[in-house]
Amino acid sequence: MKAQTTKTMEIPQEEKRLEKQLCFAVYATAHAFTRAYKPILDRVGLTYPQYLVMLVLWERGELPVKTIGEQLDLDSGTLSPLLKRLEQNGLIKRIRDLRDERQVIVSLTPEGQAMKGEIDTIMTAIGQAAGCTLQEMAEMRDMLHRLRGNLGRAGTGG
Amino acid sequence: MKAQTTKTMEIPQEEKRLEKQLCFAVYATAHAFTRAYKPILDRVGLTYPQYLVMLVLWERGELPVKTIGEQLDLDSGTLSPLLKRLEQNGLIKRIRDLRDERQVIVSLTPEGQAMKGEIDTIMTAIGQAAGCTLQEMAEMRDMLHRLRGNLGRAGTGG
DNA sequence: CACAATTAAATTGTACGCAAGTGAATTTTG
DNA sequence: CAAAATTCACTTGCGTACAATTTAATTGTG
Repeated sequence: MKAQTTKTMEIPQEEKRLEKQLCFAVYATAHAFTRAYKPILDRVGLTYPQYLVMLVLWERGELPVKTIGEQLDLDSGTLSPLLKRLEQNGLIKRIRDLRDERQVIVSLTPEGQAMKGEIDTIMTAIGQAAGCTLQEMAEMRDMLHRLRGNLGRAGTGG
Repeated sequence: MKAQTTKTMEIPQEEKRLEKQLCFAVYATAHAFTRAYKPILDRVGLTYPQYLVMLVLWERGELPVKTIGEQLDLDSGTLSPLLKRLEQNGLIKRIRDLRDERQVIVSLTPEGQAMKGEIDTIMTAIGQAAGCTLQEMAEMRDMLHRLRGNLGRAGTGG
């Protein structure tokens, strides 16, 4: 069971395999989620990242761009054009903060606010896309959360 | 054991919330993985999706574009330009199959083959970055695999 | 064999995702 | 208070993702 004489580290072969499968599993599942949500979101004209922004606004009200980025782990290079589209679709407003004109405050229009109810209905109607138990979902969420935390801390070594 | 009058359907509500959280956890962790890989992959001049393609080729040898797409769950709209870049970087070759000229067979150049040796370093670094036990990684991989399977089947309802 | 249906890859158009750079506003320092 | 450093959002450029279309080759059918 212990390592061979030739190599001190016996594990690598299997670890590489598992590790590869885990990172790919995350990658592929993210795409699968986006695809699963797509037919639902198409009805209200949102993409999945746009939906995430709307979720943040529904929950927390008006926010500066930076805070939205912190919530979703996205930078302004991603958010600026995305928010511009949401604004063009009449779902949000963007106004410069009078107190600090570097900031842009994002808020919901009545239309954007109203969409919350609509989405809720649709999501409930569609129901359990995941097909997992509540316990499994919570377990995965927590594991992924820890994993993400670990990965985030790794970036400093370069 | 039926619900009280105040909160008629407590479970669905909770389930919906969990699904949203799980969905975002997968989304954000996928980005975290890509970022964690980036400084390492930068050294060999690969992006993360390009690295996945190379993994498939290292494991399975020369393959038509379609098969690579099946392995990674990507279509030709994504793969065609990606493969073109790998070819321009001298890592792969693309030749039309003489038996069936609709197909393009992708194979590794000596340079691409040689790069396989460097993945050892890459894998080890990321494995450490993940900071999980082998058991945890295996557990998550399996859960995500099942989840992905369920999501794939959900798309037909639209 | 002709011709419709199918298949594989590439292309087009839209939308992320992120690095790097710009410019304006604010904060920090001397 | 003025100069330097920092912060915030925007923009540019590159590389995915994916739907929809195009082109070429193969298969299926009469």
